[in-house]
Amino acid sequence: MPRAERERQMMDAAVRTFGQRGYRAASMDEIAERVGVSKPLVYLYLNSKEELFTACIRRESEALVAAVTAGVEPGAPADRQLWTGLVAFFAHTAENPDGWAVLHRQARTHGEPFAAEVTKTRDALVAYVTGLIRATSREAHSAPDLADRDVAGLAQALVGAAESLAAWANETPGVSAREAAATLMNFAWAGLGNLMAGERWTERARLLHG
Amino acid sequence: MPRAERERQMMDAAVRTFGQRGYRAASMDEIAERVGVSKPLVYLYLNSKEELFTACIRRESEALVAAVTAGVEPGAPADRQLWTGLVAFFAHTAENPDGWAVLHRQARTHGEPFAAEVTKTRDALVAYVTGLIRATSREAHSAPDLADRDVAGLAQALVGAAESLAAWANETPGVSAREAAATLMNFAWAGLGNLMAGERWTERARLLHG
Amino acid sequence: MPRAERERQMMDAAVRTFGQRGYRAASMDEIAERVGVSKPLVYLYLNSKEELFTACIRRESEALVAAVTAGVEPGAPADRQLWTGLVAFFAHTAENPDGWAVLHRQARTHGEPFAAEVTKTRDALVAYVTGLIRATSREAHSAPDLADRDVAGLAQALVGAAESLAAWANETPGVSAREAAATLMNFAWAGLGNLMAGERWTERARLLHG
Amino acid sequence: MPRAERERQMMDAAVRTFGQRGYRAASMDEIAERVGVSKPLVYLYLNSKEELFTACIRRESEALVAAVTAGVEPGAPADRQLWTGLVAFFAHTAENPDGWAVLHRQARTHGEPFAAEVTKTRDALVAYVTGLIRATSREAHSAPDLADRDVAGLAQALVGAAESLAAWANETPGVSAREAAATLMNFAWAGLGNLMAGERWTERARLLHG
DNA sequence: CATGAATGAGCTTTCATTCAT
DNA sequence: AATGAATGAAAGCTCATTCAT
Repeated sequence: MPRAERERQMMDAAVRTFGQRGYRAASMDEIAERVGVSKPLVYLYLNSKEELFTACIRRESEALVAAVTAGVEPGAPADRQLWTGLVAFFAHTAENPDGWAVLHRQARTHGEPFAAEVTKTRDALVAYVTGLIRATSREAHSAPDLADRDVAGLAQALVGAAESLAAWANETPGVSAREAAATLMNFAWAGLGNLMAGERWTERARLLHG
Repeated sequence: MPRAERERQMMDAAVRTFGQRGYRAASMDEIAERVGVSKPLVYLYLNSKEELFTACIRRESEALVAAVTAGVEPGAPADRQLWTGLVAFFAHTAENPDGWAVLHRQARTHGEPFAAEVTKTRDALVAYVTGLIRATSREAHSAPDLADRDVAGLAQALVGAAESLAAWANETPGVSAREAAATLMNFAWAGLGNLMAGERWTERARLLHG
Repeated sequence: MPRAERERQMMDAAVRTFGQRGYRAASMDEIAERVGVSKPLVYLYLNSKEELFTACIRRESEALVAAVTAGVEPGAPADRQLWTGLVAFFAHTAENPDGWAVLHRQARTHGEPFAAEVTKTRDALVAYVTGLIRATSREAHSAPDLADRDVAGLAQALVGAAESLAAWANETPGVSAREAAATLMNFAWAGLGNLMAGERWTERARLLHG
Repeated sequence: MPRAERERQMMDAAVRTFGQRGYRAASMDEIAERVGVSKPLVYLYLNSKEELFTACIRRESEALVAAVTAGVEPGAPADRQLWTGLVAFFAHTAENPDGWAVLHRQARTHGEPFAAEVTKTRDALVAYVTGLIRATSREAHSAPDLADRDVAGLAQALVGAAESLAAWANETPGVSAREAAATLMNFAWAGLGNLMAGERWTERARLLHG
C-alpha cells in the first residue's frame, strides 16, 4: 500500500481515537490496531504522538475552513454570507463528529502546543465573522461606529453560540444543519441590526418593552 | 491540621491542577505536592483520582450555580434576571478560572462519568434560560408561540455565547463582567424580541434591510 | 477496657482475618476495624504485623494441642488414644475453622519465620502419633521391628490423612467429628495392624487377594 | 528470542517465584528479573499477575495429571494402578517441588479464583482414587457395599496422606518415590482390604487385638 | 513496505508503621 | 487507655518509543 494512502488511514484512525478518548487516553497501540498495521509503521510515517495529534488538528482545521469557505459566496451581502457559512459549518460538524471533537474539545483541552494550533483556526473564523459585522456596519452607514472591542465580543458570542448549537444539533436527533443555522440567525441577526441602528439594551431602559 | 481544612486544601490544589493540565495529565503527585503533603494522605481523604475529580466537578458546579442564583432577583422581569445572572456568571468565571476550566473544558472532555456530572449542571442552567425565554414569550403575549425545539435551540445558543464570552473576557485584559454581560445582552435581546414579535430572518426576506 | 481483654479481641480478629485472607492480603487496618479500635493501639499492644501473626500461630497451636491432649486418656491402649485424639482433633478444627486455616494453610505458606513456628507443633503431633505406633509395635511384640524411617513415614501419612479429612469434613455438610475419625481409623488401623504382623504389600504378591 | 520460548521462561520463573514466596509476596519485578527481561514484556505476554498465576496453576496441574496418567496401566488391577500412580506422583512432586508448592500450598491458600482452579484438578485425582476403591469393592464382591460418603472419605484420606508424604519425602534426604509409595501402600491397602471384607474398627471391639 | 521483540519512565494505589497528643 | 494525622516504600500496570531485521 502506498505511503500516502497509509498515512490517510492512520490519520483517520487517529482522529477517531483522539476524538473519542482524548489525547492522553488515546494510545498509539489502539490507533495502529485500528489501521491494522504495526506500531513502528505509525512512527515511521508520523514520528510521534505529539506530531500525529498536531497533524490531526491541522487536517481537521483545514477541512473545516475549506468546508465553510466553500459554502460562502464571496460577493454576497453579509447576512447571506453568514447564513450560508453557518449552514456549511453545521453540515460539516455533523458529518465529522470526531474531527469536530478533536478541534473543539480535545485540542483546546490539552495545553500547548495543541491549543495554539486550534486557536489559530478559531481566530481566523472569528476574524471572518468580525469582518462580516464590520461590513454590515458599513452597509448601514447611518449607525455610529462600533468600537473594536464590541465587535470582537460580538464575534466571540456568535462563534460560541454556533459551537454550542453544533453540539446540540449533533446530540438532538432530527436537527438539520439548516435548522441549526436558522435558529442562530434568528437569535443573532436582529440583535446585530439593532446595534447597527444604535439601539442598545441598558439596565434602565429595556429595549424589548421600552 | 484538621481533616476538613486539609480536604479543602486538597480540593483547591486539585481544581488548579485538573483545570490546567486535564484529568489524565494531572498527577496525584503534583496535587499532593501543591498541598505540601504526601500522596497517601490524599488517598486517605479522597479515595481515588476519579472520586477526587468528581468531587471537584461537584464543588465547582455548586459554586457556579450558587453564584448565579445569588445574582438573580427571583421576581424581576425576565431581561433583568438574565442581565444580573450573566453579570454574576461572568464575575464568577473570572474569579475562578481553574474551576471554570474544570467544568467547561476538562469535565466535558474526559468522558463518563465526568461528562454526565457536568451535563447535569449545564442542563439546569439551560433550563433556567429556557424558562426566561418562555417567560418573555408570555409577557409579550401578542406573539405566536415558539415551538419547544426553537426555545431549546435559542437557550443553547445563549448559553454557548456566554461560555465563549467567558473565555474571551478572561483572556482579554480589562474586560469586566458587566461589559461581557452587556455585549451578550445587546447581541441577544433584540433577537429574542423580534422572535417574540413574530419576525424571523429568512433566506428570502432579510430582516435587517427589509 | 483492660489490656488483656483487648489483646484477646485483637487476636480473635487477627485469626479471622489471617485465616480468611492470608498473611499478606490481611491488612492491619481491617484487623483494627474489626476490633473497633485505632491502629496505633494494635501496634502498642502487639508491636508489628509479624509478631501479631506469630502470636496467632502460637495461640492456635497451643489451643489445638490442648484440645487434642484433653481428648486423650494417657494410660489407654494405643488405638483408643488415637481414636479419642482424632475425635478431639476433628471437633476442634470444625469449631475453629479460621484458627485451623491459620495453622494448616497460612502459616505454612508464607515462609519463615512462620513455617518454623507451625512446624514445631506439627512435629509434636507427628511425634505423638509416632509414639502411638511404636507403642503398638511393642504391644504386638511378635512383630519384627519397624525401621525408624518407616514409622516416621506412617506417622506423616496418618497426620496428612487427618488434615485432609479435616478440610473435607468442614466442607461437607453433616460430617461429624466422630464420623471423620471413624473413617480414618478404618482406613488406617488395619494397615498398621498388618504391618505389625509383618505383612507388607509388595508389587509381586498383593496382600488383598494374596 | 521467539515469543513461545520467552513465555516458557516466564512461566518457569513464575512457578519458582510463586512457589517459594506465595502469590502476594511474589513480585512481577522479581519474576521479570529472573528471566532477565523487563516487566512490561511479562505483561505484554501474560497480561496480569492474576492471569500469570492462573496459567502457572493450569500448567502445573496438567503436568501433574499427565505424569500420573502416564504412570498408570489402564487395564491393571486396582492396587497395581494405585501403586504405579503413587510412584509417578511422588516422582513428579520430587522433581517439581516449586510446581507442587504452587498447586498444593499457594493456589489453595490465596482464595478465588485460584483455589477453584486447583480444586478441579484435586477433585479429578480424588475421583480417580474413588474409582479405584469402588473397583476394588467390586472385585471383592463378597463385601457389603460401601456408602458413597465412606468411599469419599477414604479417598480424601488417601490423597491427603499422599500429599503429606510428598512433602515429607521432599524434605527427608534419601527417600525415593518408590519408598514413599510403598509406605503409603502398606499403610492403606490392608485397611481398604479389611473394609472390603466388612471388618471395621469400632470403639468397643478393636480389630487389632480382636 | 513492514514488523516482532523489547524497554525506561511514569502512573495510581496500598500498606505497615510512627508521632504528637 | 487511646487516637487523629501523616508517610516511606513498594507494587501492579501502562505507554510512547526504539532496534534489528
